[in-house]
Formats: sequence, C-alpha cells, structure tokens
Amino acid sequence: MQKAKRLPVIEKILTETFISSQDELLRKLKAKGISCTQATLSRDLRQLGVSRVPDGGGGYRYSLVEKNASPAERETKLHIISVISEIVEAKGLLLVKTIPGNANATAFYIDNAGRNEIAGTVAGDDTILVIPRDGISRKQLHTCLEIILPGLHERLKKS
Amino acid sequence: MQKAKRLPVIEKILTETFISSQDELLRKLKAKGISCTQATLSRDLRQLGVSRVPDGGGGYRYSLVEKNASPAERETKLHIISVISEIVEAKGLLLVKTIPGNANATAFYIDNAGRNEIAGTVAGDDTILVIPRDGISRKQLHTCLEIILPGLHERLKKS
DNA sequence: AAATATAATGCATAAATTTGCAAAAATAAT
DNA sequence: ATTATTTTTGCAAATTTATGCATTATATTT
Repeated sequence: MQKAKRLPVIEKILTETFISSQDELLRKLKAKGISCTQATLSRDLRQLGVSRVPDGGGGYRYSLVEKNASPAERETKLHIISVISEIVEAKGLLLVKTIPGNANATAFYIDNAGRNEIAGTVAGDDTILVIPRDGISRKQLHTCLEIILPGLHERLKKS
Repeated sequence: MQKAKRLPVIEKILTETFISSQDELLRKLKAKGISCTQATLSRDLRQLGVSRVPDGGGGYRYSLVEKNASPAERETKLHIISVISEIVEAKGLLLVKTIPGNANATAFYIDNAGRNEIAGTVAGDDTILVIPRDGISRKQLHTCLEIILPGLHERLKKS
C-alpha cells in the first residue's frame, strides 16, 4: 500500500513535467522508485482530479488544473497551510484550528477545492468544522485532506 | 463537408449538456440531424480544445474550459463580437477593424484565446493585425477565427 | 475552368484508458 | 489478538479514443 506516497509524487511530476499518457507517467514514477500498474494510475488520476487537455499542437497532456492556477493561488495554499495549527477528528467531523481570525479564509479555500468528499464547512474565528458527505470514510476523508492541503496529516490528532 | 456547422453545435451541446464519452456526443449530434463518426469527433474535440475532466464522482465529462468561464467572460465575448466592424485578409494576415478605441481590448481577447494558430497581434486604435503562425493555411485560420469569435465569417471581406 | 493542392471524413485498426473481479494489505471493531 | 471491514492493486477484458490510409469534397492557382 503506497498510495499515500504515490499521489504527492504524481502531483509533483504533473506540475513539473509534460505528461501525455499514463504509460509515460508510469515510467516517470518507476524512475523515482515507485512502481504500480497503469490501471492504478488511471484510478489515481481520477481521484486527484487530473484532466486531460489538448496541448494545442496535435497532442494531449495531463493537467492538474488547480495546481496550474496562478502563482497567487499557490501562495494562498502555502499560506493556508501555515495558518493551520491543529486538526482534530470528532463524531465523524473534522475540526480545523487556525490562528485567530483565519478560519473564514481557510474555510473558503477548503470549500473551493471542489472536493466531492466534503459536504460543507462552517467557520468561526479560529475553528472550522468540516462536514464530510455521507458515505465518506475516515480514510477517504484523510486522503482528500492530503490532496487539498498536503502535509497536514502530521498535525492531525486522533480524538 | 459540414465541419463548419458541426463545431458550433458541438460547443453548444457541451455547454448545455453533461457529456461523458464521444459516443454519447455522437448520439446527441445525430438527434440534431448532424451525422459523422466517432473518429471525426475525436478530431473535432481536439481542435476545439475540449478537455476531459473528472466529474468528482466516479466519471469524466468533456468540458469546454473556456466556455465554462464566468458569465462575465461570455459577456466579454459577445461584447467583443459586437464591437468588430469588419475583417479583411491581406498578405496572409488578418486585419480586424473595430469601432474606435476598441482595438486593444479586442486584441487582448484574441491573444488570450490561447490559439496555437495565431502567432500574435498588434493593435492600434481601431485596427488589429492578426499574424498567423507559419504553416497555417487560410482555411485553418478561418476555422480558428470561427472558434474564438463565432459568427464573424459573415463580416469577412476577401481582399 | 482545368489542374493542383488542402482539408474533411469514414473505415478499420491501433493505442490508451477504464473497470470487474479476486487477492493482498491495511484499518477498525470486538 | 482475532475477526470483520474497508481499501488498494494487479490482471485481464471491455470500453473508449486516436490514427493511418484511401477517398471525396473544397479551395487555390494557373
């Protein structure tokens, strides 16, 4: 089971390289010491929300649309991550704690990540309640969280 | 040869309907009286710059990213079209005439359409020079123009 | 208007992607 | 700790998409 380590690597490769097929991605992963099958990549790409767009010259490329957003947006993501102090799970919900006054901006960011796993959020001043959609398991929620805000797992406290 | 009438219809269908495969699109087209093969659609979609994105729930959908832009953006397109008075071809270039003072905004719009066929533009006060990339035929240029600013063909004067 | 060059398409086939199913791995529950 | 669940994956098969080639229709040139 190496999905957790594979996804971030895939994201990285996609933002740095021009990839036009899953087999090509497969080779790039192998080169980085990660091995799986193309079928697995097909599933990963879908979960990551990767789309395939015409490259404007005969071919196609896989694109992590959100990541290809403006530099300002990436900045925001880093900023958001830096502002989160702690994450707690309770009653199947997620409590995200931020430094005072930053809950709303953070909640907005989470809402706009466009993740199907999250039903919605409610934010106070320094705390956000993230409500998962019915049928989403803790595991799925964690993976989702890792996708929109990588590296936060470490700050996650089990209740 | 019905590509010219097919492309706009495809665009319309894609903006109005949730399409998840080329065959599905094929059927929708048939229903509208346009018939072709899946192979042709594959080529059309690429030319239109249609991408395939995860729908957030197990499947994929074809999406005309630029069209799915904000209402404000569509407004802009309509506005741009309304502001163009005439198009003339000369020396393999395209001269787009606008009402006074609107050339720059229009040129900006054309530049940002992200069309590979166009090398660049130069705008004065009411005239834009559109420079096609080498190897692009007049036909290709026309199709390209029709894609970014539909309905303008009628205003095109041959030199 | 002929002749020549381009572009559009279908057909069949190749290539790429997705998916059902079963086994292995990981997580949660008792 | 064991047992029961859920998740991850590979494999092979099914589905979907792309493409080489030949043909017909359009456009350009002379």
